[in-house]
Amino acid sequence: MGVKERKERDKVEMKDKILQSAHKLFLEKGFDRISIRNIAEAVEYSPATIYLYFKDKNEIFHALHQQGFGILNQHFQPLAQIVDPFERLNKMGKVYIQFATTNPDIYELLFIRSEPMEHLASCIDDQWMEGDRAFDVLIHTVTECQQHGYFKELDPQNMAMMIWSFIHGLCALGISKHIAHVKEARDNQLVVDAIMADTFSTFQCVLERLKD
Amino acid sequence: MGVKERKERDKVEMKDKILQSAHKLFLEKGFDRISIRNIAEAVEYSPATIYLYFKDKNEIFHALHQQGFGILNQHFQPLAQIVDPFERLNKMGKVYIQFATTNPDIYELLFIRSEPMEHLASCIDDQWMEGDRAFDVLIHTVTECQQHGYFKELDPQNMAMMIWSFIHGLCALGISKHIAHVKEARDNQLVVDAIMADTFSTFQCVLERLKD
DNA sequence: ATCTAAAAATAAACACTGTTTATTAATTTT
DNA sequence: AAAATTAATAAACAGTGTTTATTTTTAGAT
Repeated sequence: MGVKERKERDKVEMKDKILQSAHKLFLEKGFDRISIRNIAEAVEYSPATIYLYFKDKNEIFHALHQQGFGILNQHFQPLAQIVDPFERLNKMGKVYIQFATTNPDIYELLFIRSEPMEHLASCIDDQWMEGDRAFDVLIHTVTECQQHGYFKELDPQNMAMMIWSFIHGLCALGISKHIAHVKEARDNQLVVDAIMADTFSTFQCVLERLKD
Repeated sequence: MGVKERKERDKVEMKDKILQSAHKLFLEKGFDRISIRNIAEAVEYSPATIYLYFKDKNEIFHALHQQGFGILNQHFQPLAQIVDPFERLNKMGKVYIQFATTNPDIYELLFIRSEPMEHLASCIDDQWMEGDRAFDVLIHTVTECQQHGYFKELDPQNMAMMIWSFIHGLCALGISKHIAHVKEARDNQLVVDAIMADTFSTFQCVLERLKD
């Protein structure tokens, strides 16, 4: 009587199919132009069917959120092999910026929008684990840097928060087109990228000066 | 034959009335829950009438955007009297954070959302003047700080961009509830505020270390 | 004061959105 | 094969921004 098991398999398969289409549409159309009806059409089911597999749109976004975090963590994994913590910290920043600029929509979902966070607050089960884990890695790297003489006597938690704030701010201003509207960067993405790179370099310089 | 003049006065009066209601609703309901029909009901006109005074919703947001920037600049004005540039820089950060946390919706409109920026791009007339002006003030303050021995030989433009990125990142993460979901800050606004204050202090410390 | 032309306001519609409910179709169990 | 359960859907509800055709109001000329 393996019918129940098969049905469960079918269910997760269908969920996956929906999620896959949602992810695809998400990348194609972005945050606001994605709709339940869109997704339903892509998987060739009626809109109401979606609601048999996901409670509401937030739950779909939540799944994409987790998925996006998985992708980001994958980007970070290779950096674990870098022995020098300060170099690793710098590379982490570079990878983070790279991820944000090449996947602006996913980045927006993960770090800019408040809706996913508000939805997370209502799910008592998983407490933003992946986010915490990533932040712990950052704190750990900061602590290691301190053992190598960098920015000592500053609280590593505060320091990590400061670094994250800076990097996120830079990425967010880039994605939201605010950098493009400041001064000479008239909508030229290359110029925007250059400004972001220069700003990051400046931050690196600042951190370097905090040695000893 | 001052009828034409009176009609023009009426027109701007009506525009003001709409904008006033829009601003009120904006503060009450936030970014997403504000609608043309809402605004129309508030000013006791039909939704279609709104379109006689504003081309579309973006144009209303654009007006609110300018208005919001005016409010922010008002907050900054008193700081011009502070003679010590580094102290002024620090106070600027404090005022900025204060503004962002007490007016999260306006801040979102001004600095987080990309829609207003994308709309601005289509208005060739005003080139984000107020934003540029505010940024120029920051650059100027940075330059003055350098004359007082702070973070010398760093490009003031890059330095200003770095400072803005940090402050914006901190505010954005606070508003988007991302800080609340990291570690122990379980939705407690007081804890979030404390983390933000600590992070800002850390940034201040870092800048202070760059003297000479 | 009346009639006409211009201006202002609106009702209704269009094409969307997320979500729910009642109904139909398919599948499993008896 | 019939009954019961499950899956899928059509249709509706309440909402969105925006446009168009129509009506109401206003202004100027007779």
